[in-house]
Amino acid sequence: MTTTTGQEIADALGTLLRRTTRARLYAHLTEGLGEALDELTYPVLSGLTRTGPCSAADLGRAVELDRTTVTRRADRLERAGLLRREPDPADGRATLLAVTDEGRELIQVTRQRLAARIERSLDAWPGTDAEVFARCLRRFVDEGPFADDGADAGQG
Amino acid sequence: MTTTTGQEIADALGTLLRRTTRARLYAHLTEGLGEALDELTYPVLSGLTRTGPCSAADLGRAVELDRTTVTRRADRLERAGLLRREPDPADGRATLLAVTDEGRELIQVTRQRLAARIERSLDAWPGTDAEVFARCLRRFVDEGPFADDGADAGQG
DNA sequence: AGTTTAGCGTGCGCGACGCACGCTTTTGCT
DNA sequence: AGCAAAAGCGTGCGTCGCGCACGCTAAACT
Repeated sequence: MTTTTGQEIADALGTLLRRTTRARLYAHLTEGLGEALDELTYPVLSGLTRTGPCSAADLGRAVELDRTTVTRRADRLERAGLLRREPDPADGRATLLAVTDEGRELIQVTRQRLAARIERSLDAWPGTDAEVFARCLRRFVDEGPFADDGADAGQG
Repeated sequence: MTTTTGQEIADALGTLLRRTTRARLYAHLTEGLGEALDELTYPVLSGLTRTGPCSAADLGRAVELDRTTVTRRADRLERAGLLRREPDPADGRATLLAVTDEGRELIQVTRQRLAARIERSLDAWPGTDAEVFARCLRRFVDEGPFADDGADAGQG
């Protein structure tokens, strides 16, 4: 592969990782869905939808957030009725976080919005470019330059 | 295009936009290059390398940061000798920010590290997938679901 | 039975951010 | 020419999110 390919990706990544990019996207996705659902709380609720009911610590591990951060964000979601706390019947210490029906609905709306935005921007792409891109992006994110393990860059 | 394609991209985006993802990447890139260069200051210095000498306000517009935020981050970079402030000869009010030689060198190192990480992870990709992916990512970031203008999602 | 570990919520300090202020210089209008 | 409005800068200050450390309760282990 050519060096320019790396540079091209690096550039795109730079703009993609901006705070404002994330903020803008989440603002669009959660627009009109209430104060509680925003850039910070969405990942918690969405993650919880994936994992199913679980502890704050486990959810934190799943979405790479500190346990206490999850707790605080969950407070907001609970106050808004999007998330429910219930004692773990199997463990007296634990508190299970669970998405309420209302919360699930909002997550569904948000995800549809996101999918729609993505699909709209990919509509004009020729041939199977969109599908190929999706697979490549998935792979890139999973195995890409964000890995935790070693991979000392060394830079020559 | 299929709905699953949109979902697939949405998932990847979710993990890509995590704070920890950005933090981890920048930690790798700036490792061992001094305290001053980190996740926060790097975009400023890198952006300034692109724009050439300019005011804090202009740089802020270029990298989508508040003017005062640029100023504060520039303070750190200036103290470390990676950035220089000089009065604008054409405007008595203005202060030009300019990258020093040392700063330019560090940016170059960082960019090479990033490119190397990217290229390494793309090495095993078959055929021209990497080049295609690069172009697609570029286009996706530019025209994608992050646009500022309208594009009311509507969701239904 | 007693100790160690795991889980939870919260107080607190730290750091980043952006608004608003005061100041200087330029611009533009009369 | 002269004065008002605007543009540029740095900084004080309030706000907010984060994560560590603490105290507490309950499970697990010896």
